[in-house]
Amino acid sequence: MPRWKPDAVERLQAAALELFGEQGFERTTVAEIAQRAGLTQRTFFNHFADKREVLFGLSSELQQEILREIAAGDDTLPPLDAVVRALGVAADRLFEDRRAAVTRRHAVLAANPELQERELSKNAVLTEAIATALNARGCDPETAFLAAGAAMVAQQVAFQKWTLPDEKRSLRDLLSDAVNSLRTTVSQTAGT
Amino acid sequence: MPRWKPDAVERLQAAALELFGEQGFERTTVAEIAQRAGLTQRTFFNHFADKREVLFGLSSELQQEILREIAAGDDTLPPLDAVVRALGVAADRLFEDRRAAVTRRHAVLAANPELQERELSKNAVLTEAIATALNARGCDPETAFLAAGAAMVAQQVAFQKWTLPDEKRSLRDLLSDAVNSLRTTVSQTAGT
DNA sequence: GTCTATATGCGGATAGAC
DNA sequence: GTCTATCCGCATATAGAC
Repeated sequence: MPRWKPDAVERLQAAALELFGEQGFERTTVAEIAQRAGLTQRTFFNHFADKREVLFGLSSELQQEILREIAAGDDTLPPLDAVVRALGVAADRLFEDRRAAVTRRHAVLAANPELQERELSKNAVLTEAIATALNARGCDPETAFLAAGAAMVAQQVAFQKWTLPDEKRSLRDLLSDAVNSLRTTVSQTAGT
Repeated sequence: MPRWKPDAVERLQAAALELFGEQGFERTTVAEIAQRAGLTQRTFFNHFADKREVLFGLSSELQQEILREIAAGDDTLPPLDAVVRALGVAADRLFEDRRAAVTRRHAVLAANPELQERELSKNAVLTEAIATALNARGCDPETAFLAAGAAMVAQQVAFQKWTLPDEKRSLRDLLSDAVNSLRTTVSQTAGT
């Protein structure tokens, strides 16, 4: 018999998402979240550096997954393809079966500038990390950053569509479409 | 004879940049900045919403300039070219003759996560604004966002180089190079 | 000045692992 | 029996609202 119920972190994340959805981020206290999860405020701060961080657990997993997939991928893939493949694998593993929760999280973020700032920071860090991973595969730093940034822009477009109510396609497919659109758009030039 | 010296905003910005460079952002108070500019703390907060904002005056001008140039540009230019042309014009008008000040500002930002967050927010807003401006020229929203995001990634690469000590080329030229690199990188695909 | 909420430091308790 | 991971309790610094 364990002294405590397992999965404290997961329970806190679920409770927070529920309460933020019901009452909004600002109007929800850490004490409430902990109570709903059957834990104390102190335990919340043992697991999360601050109140916002409870919404970004998936981001860390996503980053790890992406970096692993880039490192494990075919070395001969061009940089953008390498990133897009990794993003697709990560999306399949971490997002596809959690559409409801991810969409609710997205709605909470959309309603709160503080949380959007945190999201921007995480994305900037992720972009840099992807660039570093590409660089480790032999890509020069500038190309690596351009490929990472381009992939993240496509990912944003795909993710935005994926969270629309009636969207049925997988994030991977939407990302593939977005990358194709990006390739078309970037290729158009007055010079020709 | 004016009652006060002119250019209060400019003097505050210059004083802030000096002090942040000498002592760091955190260790500089608004009162010090105001004093060095020959003004009071009250005047500082009349012009800037908070301490960070004193470093982002140029960002607002830049955004206005870019949006104006996109709106005024040749309607037949492809979206990415339209943005890049506007960024180039804005860079020439606002950055080229202030390399020293802009570089010092960049160093201050690099040393402070709080300021980097603000910068990320400003860039996100700018990207959205550029997309909206493209959309107003008849570009569909998805293409507009992809072009805006791609241009901003190239701009980041160019700006980073432009602030290196021995870099002599203009930001416009560096941006042009970065966009060419981006086009090359994004075009590479395993599918061919 | 009080109240609320966020956030941190430090110590203590216990189930399970070794 | 000791060690470690996990969680709790208490005190407190800080900041904003009222």
